[in-house]
Amino acid sequence: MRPDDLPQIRELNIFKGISEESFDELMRASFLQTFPAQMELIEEGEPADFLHVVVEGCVELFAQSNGRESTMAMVYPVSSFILAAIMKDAVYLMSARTNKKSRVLMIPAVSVRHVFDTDPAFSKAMVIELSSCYRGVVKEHKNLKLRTSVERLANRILRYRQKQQNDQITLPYDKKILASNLGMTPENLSRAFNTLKPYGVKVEGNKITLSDVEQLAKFAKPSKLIDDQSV
Amino acid sequence: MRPDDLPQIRELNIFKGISEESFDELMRASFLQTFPAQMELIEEGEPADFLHVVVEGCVELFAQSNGRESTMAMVYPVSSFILAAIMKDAVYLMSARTNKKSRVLMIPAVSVRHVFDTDPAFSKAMVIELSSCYRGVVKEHKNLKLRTSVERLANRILRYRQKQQNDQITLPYDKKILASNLGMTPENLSRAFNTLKPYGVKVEGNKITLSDVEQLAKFAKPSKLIDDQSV
DNA sequence: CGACGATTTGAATAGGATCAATGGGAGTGG
DNA sequence: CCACTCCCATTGATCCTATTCAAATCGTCG
Repeated sequence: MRPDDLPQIRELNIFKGISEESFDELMRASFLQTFPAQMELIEEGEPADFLHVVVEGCVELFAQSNGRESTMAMVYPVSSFILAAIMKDAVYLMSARTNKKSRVLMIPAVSVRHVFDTDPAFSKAMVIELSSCYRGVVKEHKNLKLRTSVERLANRILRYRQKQQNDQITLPYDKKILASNLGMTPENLSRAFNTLKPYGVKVEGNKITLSDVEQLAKFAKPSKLIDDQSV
Repeated sequence: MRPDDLPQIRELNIFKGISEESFDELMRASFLQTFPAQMELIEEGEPADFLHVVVEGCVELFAQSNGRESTMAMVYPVSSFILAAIMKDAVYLMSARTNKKSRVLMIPAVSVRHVFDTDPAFSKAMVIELSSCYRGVVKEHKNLKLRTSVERLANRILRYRQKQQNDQITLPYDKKILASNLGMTPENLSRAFNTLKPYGVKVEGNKITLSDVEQLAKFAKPSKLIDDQSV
């Protein structure tokens, strides 16, 4: 860990309010490392040795079984991943790879668990983080079980619009990954975009232009309890 | 809360190791109530006022959107539900109803959050519980994204066999709910059972008899990282 | 007994996946 | 700079899975 990086790390939400002592302990055996794109950071089934925090870039969580693979989530700064495995001292349930060049903070599991036991501010922060992750998966699960693929895409587009504050949207990653994340094949994603054309969705490469948000929203029927990041 | 119930409650895992003081505070404003079957305990979208703990019976967590409904999980003793909403002081993401007559312990959210802040043993227990819930949903999500419906059913049957330690299995609840939980329609569940007949699966009402577990397992290809409750 | 809901089965349909072929960019090496 | 390759993306055709609709059966409960 380079001393230069410490102040920036210290500002992260998950360290807000914790003692200097705790922070030092956490950082002592940690790494802040920059990885190139497409680097596998974690493989499911392995013991959870480090808590990972995406500081910069983007990390894909994915899972495999029986020859199939699916993108489970994309993790953006500043969020941790695989916190539950750390707390339970269990194996990872998902694999992780960088989607683009990324800076990742890696904190040893033992340190995390020890500071959790000794610093109430940190345990509070961890629980909030864990709760957010939990609710994120629940929403994803609802999304998958209660909507068709075209509806999922429509709502995803609306989410991007919200996040980018623009009717001109740039897809944050490859359509292949987006398809997998939405639980469909790339071919099907392509067709789903076409299905949304009548609702004012124009696609050119990774740029999407919305010309009739109202109609799109009427079709998508977004739900706070599925789509809102903040709820 | 009747004094008779307290010793039993005290033994629950989530209260193990916490101080008398903390326990008293938690219990002071709590209820241990018996509900009949099909009683709605929680409605998604409502503020999270109470942490619920299933002490006896069985509770169904389900979600609705756009006229559709899906069973998200079944909760058995002794597990809490909706813990994340409590910790984040947010609204429920799922609804809950008793599936059979059930005893449910209801602890006020404010008490939970306060004791969490003051008693390390309790915060530890809550985090373990929360982590388990998180990993449970992740497994369910993998299950849904990486398997066909027949594979999900086959693995579910194997799980029941494991839990009941018997090749004669009793389905723990209606097939309608099982179907929804597995992400399919009742009609499709019926057909999925038929598809598994060649693998030694015989169905009579809510009784299932397995005559060739090896073949069934070969078809199901169970995975520790999806099916094992303990991992 | 009668009503109701759960379950099963059949037939038709729709939604997605797979397979195959093509176009298009980005990156590589000459 | 250009040719080449590779992979992403799109499109068409086809197949398969799962849903929907309809109807029959069964069991339970009042």
